[in-house]
Amino acid sequence: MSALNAHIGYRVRIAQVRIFKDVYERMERLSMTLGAFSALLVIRDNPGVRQGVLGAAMHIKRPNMTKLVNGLEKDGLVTRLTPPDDKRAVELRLTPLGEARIAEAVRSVGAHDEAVRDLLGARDRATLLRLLDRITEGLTPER
Amino acid sequence: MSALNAHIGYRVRIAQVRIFKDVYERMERLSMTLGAFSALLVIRDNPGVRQGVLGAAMHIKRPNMTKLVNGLEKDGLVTRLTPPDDKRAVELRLTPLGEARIAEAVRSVGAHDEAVRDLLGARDRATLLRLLDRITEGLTPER
DNA sequence: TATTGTTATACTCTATAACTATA
DNA sequence: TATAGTTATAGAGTATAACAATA
Repeated sequence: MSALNAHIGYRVRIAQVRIFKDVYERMERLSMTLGAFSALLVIRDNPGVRQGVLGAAMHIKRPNMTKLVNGLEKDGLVTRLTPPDDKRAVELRLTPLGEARIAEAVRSVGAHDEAVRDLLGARDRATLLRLLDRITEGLTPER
Repeated sequence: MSALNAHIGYRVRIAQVRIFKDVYERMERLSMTLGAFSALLVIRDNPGVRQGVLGAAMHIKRPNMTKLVNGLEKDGLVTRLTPPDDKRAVELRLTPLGEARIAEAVRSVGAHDEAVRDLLGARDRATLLRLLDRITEGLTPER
């Protein structure tokens, strides 16, 4: 249709949208947003992670992180805990229900990820990740 | 930080966000949204394109297309024209101002695209696009 | 009846500024 | 003063339903 296709960014975006469409559908079936999935996964792997650290990992601003965690807490999936050594902070942990829900979601997304892996094969998959990282790191200014 | 990195979709998304951050900044300097840029580019290459066709090309729903084109028209960048053979439809064309603005934007985005190309080189760029397409097409169910 | 575009509306994601309570 | 989190708010982007005009 147009010159859009000539832009690498556009092509990367099309692939990303396509992948996420599948993942969204799986998440929807579990009544979970993608943001909730990502947060639960990171908390599972980093029990007691501070809210700000989680936000940084997810590239989500503090105010939006508050809303996301509010939802997770209201659904009984995570607990907020104020550490005694810094009463400003909030530590996040999964509840047993949160553990069960993320395990379920990981199974579903894992199945999707396998489909993508199979499309590429191990070798091409490694190549793709390497090239994507070169873009990500190459465009990120040194700090 | 987490298991997110193991997911291909997440890595594709990180690269996409990184690329679009640059493009957004360039668009911002030109007081143009990315949607406006894409629309102007497609209209430039397809003068008289119908609004619905443009929306399909951009994967934008009709009601949202209306809002986008309203803005472009209000800014004097495009004209709406009702073709005599189908009075329901709307044909879109760039105004001289629209031509000037898209030319300017294409120069700016072109410079960015070159930076990405230089990061990869011609060979790896072709490989990346091929692998992305395999994902996009492989996940898209036949119609 | 179906299609093109519009209007109204709502939901998600993202962003900034002002606030609180701690450090 | 600076930091962690919250609140309020506003802007994109996207989704559906109901509508008018036309085919």
